[in-house]
Amino acid sequence: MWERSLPQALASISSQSGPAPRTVVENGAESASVAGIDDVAQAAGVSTATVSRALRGLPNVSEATRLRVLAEAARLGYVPSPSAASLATGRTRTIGLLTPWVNRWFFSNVIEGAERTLRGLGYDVLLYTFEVKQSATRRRVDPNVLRHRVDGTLVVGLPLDDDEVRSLVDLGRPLAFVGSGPADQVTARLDDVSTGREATRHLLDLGHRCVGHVTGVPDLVSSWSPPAERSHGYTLELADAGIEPDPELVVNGDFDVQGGRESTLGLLRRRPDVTAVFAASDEMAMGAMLAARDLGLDVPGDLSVIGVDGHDLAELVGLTTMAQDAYQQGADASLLLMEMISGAPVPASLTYPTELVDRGSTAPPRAPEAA
Amino acid sequence: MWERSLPQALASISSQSGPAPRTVVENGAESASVAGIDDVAQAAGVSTATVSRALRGLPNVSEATRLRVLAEAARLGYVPSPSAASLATGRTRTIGLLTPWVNRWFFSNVIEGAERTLRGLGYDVLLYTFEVKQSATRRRVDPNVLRHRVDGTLVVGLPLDDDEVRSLVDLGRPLAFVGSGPADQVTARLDDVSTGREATRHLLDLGHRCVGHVTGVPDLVSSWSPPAERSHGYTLELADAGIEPDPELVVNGDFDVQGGRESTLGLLRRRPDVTAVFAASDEMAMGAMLAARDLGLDVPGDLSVIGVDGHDLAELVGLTTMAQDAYQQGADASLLLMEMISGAPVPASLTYPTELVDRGSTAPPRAPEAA
DNA sequence: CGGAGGTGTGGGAGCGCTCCCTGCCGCAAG
DNA sequence: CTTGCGGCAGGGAGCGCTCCCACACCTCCG
Repeated sequence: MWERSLPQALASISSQSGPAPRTVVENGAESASVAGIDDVAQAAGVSTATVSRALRGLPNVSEATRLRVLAEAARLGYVPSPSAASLATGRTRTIGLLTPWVNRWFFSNVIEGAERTLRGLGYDVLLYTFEVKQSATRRRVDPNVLRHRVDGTLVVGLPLDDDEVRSLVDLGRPLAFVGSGPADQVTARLDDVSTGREATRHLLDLGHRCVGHVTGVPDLVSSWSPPAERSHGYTLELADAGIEPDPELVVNGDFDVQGGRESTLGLLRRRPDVTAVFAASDEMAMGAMLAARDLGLDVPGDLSVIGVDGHDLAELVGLTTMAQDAYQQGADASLLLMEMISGAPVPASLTYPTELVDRGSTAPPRAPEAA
Repeated sequence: MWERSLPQALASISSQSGPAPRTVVENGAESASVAGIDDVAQAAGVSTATVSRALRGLPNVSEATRLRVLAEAARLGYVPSPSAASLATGRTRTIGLLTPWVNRWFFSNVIEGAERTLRGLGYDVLLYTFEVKQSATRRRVDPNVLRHRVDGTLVVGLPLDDDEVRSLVDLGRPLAFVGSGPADQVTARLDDVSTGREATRHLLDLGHRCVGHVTGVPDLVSSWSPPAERSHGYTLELADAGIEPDPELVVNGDFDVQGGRESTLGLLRRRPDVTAVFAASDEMAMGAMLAARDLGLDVPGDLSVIGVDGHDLAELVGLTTMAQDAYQQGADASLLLMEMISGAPVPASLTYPTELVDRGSTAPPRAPEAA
């Protein structure tokens, strides 16, 4: 038979009942089954129901009993099984986080904010990435993967079509969006139209009249997507300044450095009269700066560039930008999700400010417009 | 009404709000409780055991029966419950991913590689971040959070102490490391000593003799951590060149832009004779470039800077670097974990190459060393 | 022609919790 | 002395799967 360890011997003394608890993993060698709730119950001399109540802080447990249970649980190294709890309750204490990328500034910051917040509240984060590529249609979001698996879903900057949104809603679990979301869903985001206007106005105020715009992926743009709204702001602001928006000045930068670079390259070659570019993200803006360099153009001398985000490296490259707090949006959206799970009323949406941070990549055009 | 504070949110979460509604809205008409395995069994006219076998592709099911079960399952929209399956099997088809950050280049790329790979193999990724700060001691890794919850653990660039490693090993589940790991554990990583040597040699070859080094957090540095090994490579290479390593030339940049900037600032003020800096990451290298700019120094004229990583934005800022493939390391380590789970033998460790990419932030020192 | 071995299937006991329901006890009110 | 009630606690039926075992049937071979 087995050797009983000291703690176990103590246990069977303190609990008047004879049978020994199952063995516990102590430092190292002896292999043993992990302590279950019944072991704790036995050790504490109470029923499993009482252990369950005590450990979860539910009422109807005397303080003395609770302390005894807590002590025994700690001593036995008891860790409840989430699977069993989920099966019994139907809740998982897990949030599904859907996002196209994790290696982009906005997304990684939102994810970090969400993860920290949710973990602080005892929730796990299940990560699902859905690559969004310019050409290829991405894998569709399959709600069944989430079914039975999460208590709520956080959609981070993922442009979903109506069917996908509906299928997520039909899961019957709380759902929140960050960065962009349908009007009738809980969303944490910027006022993208205003942001677009403000960025454009900054360029116009400097005297630019031929302002290009690098935006996101056109076919993935739903009416509620940030690139669409930022573009809209751009158009509105131009109109306000009495400038006819020219579709030829708007290019698709695919929301990354490379795309921003290539699209801007095309734009500048086609339209050498462009003196300023508003990019819908800092990463595309950096691409635009690279494009300028490729063409031997000086920034901001020959080309002014403004982005959106407040990327960590924007300072290094001297990029003027409309800065936002992505981490906070992730954290707050998580809180909203928690509220929804607990049945509390939540605001339909949270709007975050952007701040113009001038780092020198914008300046007045070199010479007054000729034509 | 959006006035609730965090503690309140917690309170209302932990008090459960009644049994979860078990009905689901189907497309339109009939609202029904979610189909379970028994419903499928009944519809297909077989037992639950057969449905389970059929759906999981196990043998001992005739092809005809399998097809019938598959059809009924699809028709009923049956989705198996992972909790129930986990409870019954003890496996979770989930991997725990431990990392200090998600918004840093190396980490986000590893995470993306791991997530894509694991999802492709039908595994979920549970994200756990453990913030590593220079001063504050980070939250310790608690293996109990993982217990019953994951089939394996992937530790990404997280410097763990021996106790923490042992506690993870004691979970009895496969464990793999990316970026850094104890010698006796499965690890995907660079040859950091060589990388450090090569970077340093590049600077020495250019003629530099007073080479600074920006490394990571000192008190978190275990012998197997990348910063330690890169530093070691730096020291070895200097020695090979007959240069006495000077501790004063090594500063701590905390692995981010800001830290790299401040530490380099301090270094350059203290030692104006420094003509080149080897930073253990691109982000710190960019900080070093900012520091040079702060002091009115030209890069590479007055100061050469080389980093490690191959950051997406290194090209934009013209940073010479030792490029590595972080995504692949995440993907490969995931594969190793899968192998370990299936009981296959795996190599003790995978080593990845780095490639010197010269982008112009390094050059010969302006003038031959005087003193 | 009998038994061995293989294939397809059903029955049902768990897995480790949660939570409804019941019961006991002590105390205050009627 | 009842009755009622609130605070504690235990019993036990699930939750929805998996997997061991039993069994029926078929084929093959000595």
